[in-house]
Amino acid sequence: MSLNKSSQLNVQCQFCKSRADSHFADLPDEDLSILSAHKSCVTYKKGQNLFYEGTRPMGIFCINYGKVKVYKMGSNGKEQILFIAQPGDFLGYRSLLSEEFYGASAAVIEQAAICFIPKSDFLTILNKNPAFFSKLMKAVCHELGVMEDKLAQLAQKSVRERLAATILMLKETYGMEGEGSDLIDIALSREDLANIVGTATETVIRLLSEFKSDGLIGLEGKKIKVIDSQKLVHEADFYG
Amino acid sequence: MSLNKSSQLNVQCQFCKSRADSHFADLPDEDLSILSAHKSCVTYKKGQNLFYEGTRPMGIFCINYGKVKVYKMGSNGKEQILFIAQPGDFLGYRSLLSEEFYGASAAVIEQAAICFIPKSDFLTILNKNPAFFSKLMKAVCHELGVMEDKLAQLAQKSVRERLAATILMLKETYGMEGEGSDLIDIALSREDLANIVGTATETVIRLLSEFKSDGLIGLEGKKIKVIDSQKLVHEADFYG
DNA sequence: AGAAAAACATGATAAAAGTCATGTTTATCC
DNA sequence: GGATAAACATGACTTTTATCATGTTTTTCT
Repeated sequence: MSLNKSSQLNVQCQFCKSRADSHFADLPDEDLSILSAHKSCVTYKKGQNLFYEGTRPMGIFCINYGKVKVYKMGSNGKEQILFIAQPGDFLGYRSLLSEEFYGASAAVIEQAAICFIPKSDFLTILNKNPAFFSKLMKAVCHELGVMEDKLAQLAQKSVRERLAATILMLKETYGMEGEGSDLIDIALSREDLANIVGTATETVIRLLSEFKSDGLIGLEGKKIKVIDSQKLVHEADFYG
Repeated sequence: MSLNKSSQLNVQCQFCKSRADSHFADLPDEDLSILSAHKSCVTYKKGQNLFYEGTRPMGIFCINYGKVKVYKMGSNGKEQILFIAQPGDFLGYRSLLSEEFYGASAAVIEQAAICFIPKSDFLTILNKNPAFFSKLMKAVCHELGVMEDKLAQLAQKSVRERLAATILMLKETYGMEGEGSDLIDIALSREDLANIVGTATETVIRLLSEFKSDGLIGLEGKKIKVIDSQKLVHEADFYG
């Protein structure tokens, strides 16, 4: 009886586990059913793209589970990761609201289930529900502050400092894998990590090894564990 | 009869010349008079600060004339300029709406007249006028896109490319001084320019000299003129 | 106007980080 | 399950950019 075609699931928004962590958290059932009406929910494998920079947004993506990197491609072929979305996060609403083409691309980095809600339904809720609109405004303003911070960090800190700060951020943002594990719950390739920090892959590899042999972190494949949080904070603040 | 105390002017928003370039452009008179009711308009000299990072926003600043840099201070004492506001621009509304402390500081770089509108009046208009709210939302979303772009540029381009791109941006954004002049209408110290580009002052000085002797730009004190736009674009795109 | 301070400029040097080359391990795919 | 590709790792070398030192020019202030 097991169908292999598991790519369509279509969980109703009302019953979505990730909704509690999202901007949809306290939307009334009425609004939720409008959002659910024409949505499609699809599972993506690692490496698949949700959308590409320069294309027209047609709706928003809502992550049920999994992780997605949002990145910009440089003329040199290197990508800069702007942020990594996790369950409950929305993608693409920024471009939708500014009525521009996507300014970045999005690709799955850990197997994901993602709902797509068409533009019109999303805008309907936005117009219908001023509290939701305000909430979203607040979120965008916050995001802008976060982005400004990243910009300043990138300009002012060394690669070493930024890598230390990034590891601490990852721990903060993605927490630990289940019980008893102290590994940060995200599997990033060294290349992706380099593209978050804004440096070369080799440099990240070298610094990770250093941090490891200095007893700041532990490495298990792609997963990192923070051993000496104190020292890591110190590395992130000034330069060693 | 001439009072030296020219620092208070209090132009009514209705009659403000810069309003046409601002988000207040098509606000009804009714709303404008609410905004004007408790505002104060002050002239600032170069170097004065409007607000500091980490303090609580009490309202918004609206630039009548002059230029203001918005910057973040790094732990190393270096500042990173996030953007330079010009007449018609608002400052501080981002933090106001996300209900956070200021994430950056603002200082006048060219003598300015700036109105301050208290938080409550601004929020009144925001609640009263959904079209204005939407317009602002759109603007913030656009700003976020711009900031993401800056981040990627900073991460992916060389200092040389970024300086070339910055000069072109300045020309685009601030235009030329009055008639017959081809100088870009902004007087930035080499240090400020370095803090926009995200590099050391000496490096900017050296690169400007190079660009000059290569016939890409002309320099007259703090002002820059673009001589060979074509080549400058080329410098900005890849690396020479 | 003249002193003091700030901004500009240039050279010499050092440090940080990128690139290239090559080998090893780990994942992925018929 | 074994071939193929991708990711990881490390060394050698180069380039870029920052830092330090010092001198000159321009502003600013009284």
